[in-house]
Amino acid sequence: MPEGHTIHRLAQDCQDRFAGLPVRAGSPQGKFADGAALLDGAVLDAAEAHGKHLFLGFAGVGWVHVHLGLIGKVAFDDDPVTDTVRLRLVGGRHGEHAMNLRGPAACELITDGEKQAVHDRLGPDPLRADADPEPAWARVSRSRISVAALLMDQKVLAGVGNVYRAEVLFRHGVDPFLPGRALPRPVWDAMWADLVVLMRAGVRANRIDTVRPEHEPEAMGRPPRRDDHGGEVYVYRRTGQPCLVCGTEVRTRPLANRNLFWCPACQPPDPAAA
DNA sequence: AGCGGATGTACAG
DNA sequence: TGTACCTCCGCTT
Repeated sequence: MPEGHTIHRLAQDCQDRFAGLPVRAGSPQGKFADGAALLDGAVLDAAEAHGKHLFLGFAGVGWVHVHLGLIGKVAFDDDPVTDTVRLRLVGGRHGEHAMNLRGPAACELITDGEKQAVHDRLGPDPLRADADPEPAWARVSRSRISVAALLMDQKVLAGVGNVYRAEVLFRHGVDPFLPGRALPRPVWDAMWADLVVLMRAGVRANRIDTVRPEHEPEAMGRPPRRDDHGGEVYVYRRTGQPCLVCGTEVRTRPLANRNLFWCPACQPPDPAAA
């Protein structure tokens, strides 16, 4: 589930359901029982995301800091309570809204200062209005690390995960293994602008779609993609299948413990050949 | 029934 | 660079 768009959507969804009224809080699983006890009866007055970090502000209590990690999930309203729910919130005028948080890497109460420390170690987030992409470019343009690795480094740029990384590299014809400092500035600028658009669409649709209209299933006469990821993408988890643009087999290779996907023809080592 | 992955990160060595 | 952690789901037996 979780790249930055998921977390920003979550902030919105929590805001819409809980803001301004006291919540009931609990931890059916028990691991956040103490925190939930402090939250019970508090009023949500802020919901904010930076990259993959979610911050829920409760008046007089502080911030709940949530990071979903690889497998964390949030479900709302009708979702049944189970014993894996780390944090459950119930709110709304008639208790009609609920949130169940399962499997997070982090769910903790933190202070303003601790929240600031999280912001300080994150790079600019394409989904935040206050994002300044300049420091990200400064790091990328000085680095011998591959662009693929840099895009996943949350200190460089916050919110991009394995799907957006693969897809934005594809959309710009960039060789994933190209060192950051060999990436032309106009290409970087275009990638950043593209991430802003793609990730905003991701928040709205609550899934990742990156395929341009002319390559969409209807336009190409192929069935729509319906897997557990849910969106229409060019290369992510399409190993061995034909590239939607040129027909070359999509490749995969582990890079920094994650599977990288790319089209060797559309993203050649020498950009001039693309 | 049991295994291996998965849109992620932090820590050990 | 490897491994642990959190949960669920789909594939194999």
